[in-house]
Amino acid sequence: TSLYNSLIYGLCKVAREDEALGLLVGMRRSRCVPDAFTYNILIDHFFKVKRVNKALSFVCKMIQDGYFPNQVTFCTVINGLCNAGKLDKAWDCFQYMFRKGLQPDVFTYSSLIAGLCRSNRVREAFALFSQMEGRGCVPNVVTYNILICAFCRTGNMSMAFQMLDKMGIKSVKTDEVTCNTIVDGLCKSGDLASAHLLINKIIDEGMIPNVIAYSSMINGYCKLGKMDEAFKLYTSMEMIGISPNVVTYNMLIDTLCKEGKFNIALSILDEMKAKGLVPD
RNA sequence: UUCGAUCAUACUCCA
Repeated sequence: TSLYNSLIYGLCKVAREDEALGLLVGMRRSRCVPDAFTYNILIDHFFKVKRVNKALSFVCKMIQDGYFPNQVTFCTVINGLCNAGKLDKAWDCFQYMFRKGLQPDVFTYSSLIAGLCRSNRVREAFALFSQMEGRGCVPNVVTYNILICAFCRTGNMSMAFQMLDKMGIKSVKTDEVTCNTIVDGLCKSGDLASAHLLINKIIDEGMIPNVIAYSSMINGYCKLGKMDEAFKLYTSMEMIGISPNVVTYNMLIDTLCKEGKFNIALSILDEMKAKGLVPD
């Protein structure tokens, strides 16, 4: 069964769904029966390809087959419903979990929090975050990143920093995403100075900011019309060995065009092509 | 050891 599960998983990932379903039938001939893993894989797959009803039908099949949905199943379903914009259904499902005596785990809470954030219900997301802590479920770096991102997006940098502080207090290690999210938030709010400080701090700590952090900054300068600063960053990132990517070039070229500096834009485009990057 | 969370975070398109 494990082997079949691996195969079904792989086939779903490469969009060879019919073959995956074929194996679902075929596995029985090898005296293997589908288990909860098998169903979870298929449920997730159908949600990912936006076939919500098909996904739910596999939940039914799973139950008929004698497997009650487990934590992963619930998480998969809740996440799928959120991504399909059916937030209320997801919430119902969440409540249902409790009634069935299943505790949602970090993954499930994070899914729902992310769903709320995406629908701009950041306030509720934060309430749920507090709720999970109250229930003894420990938020991880992903949970924090989701909320930090949401606070940044809504311009609430003070809450974003509050969450960041809280990570420190609870000794949840920040990751690249955390850093990039904060840098981008600062840039979007026009506080390039703080963003710079943050980047420098990272470098001082012996870490290397990645291309996304730099691109956020470059974008920030572009939006402020400070192309000289943008280009300074562009050259300095190359000096420390970070290669600009297509997105970085898009930012520069886009603003150059909007400023009517087409010749410079074209020369940058050539520079980009010379590096083997393909314009998109 | 076979399943789930940041449509993982950056650009463009009054999307």
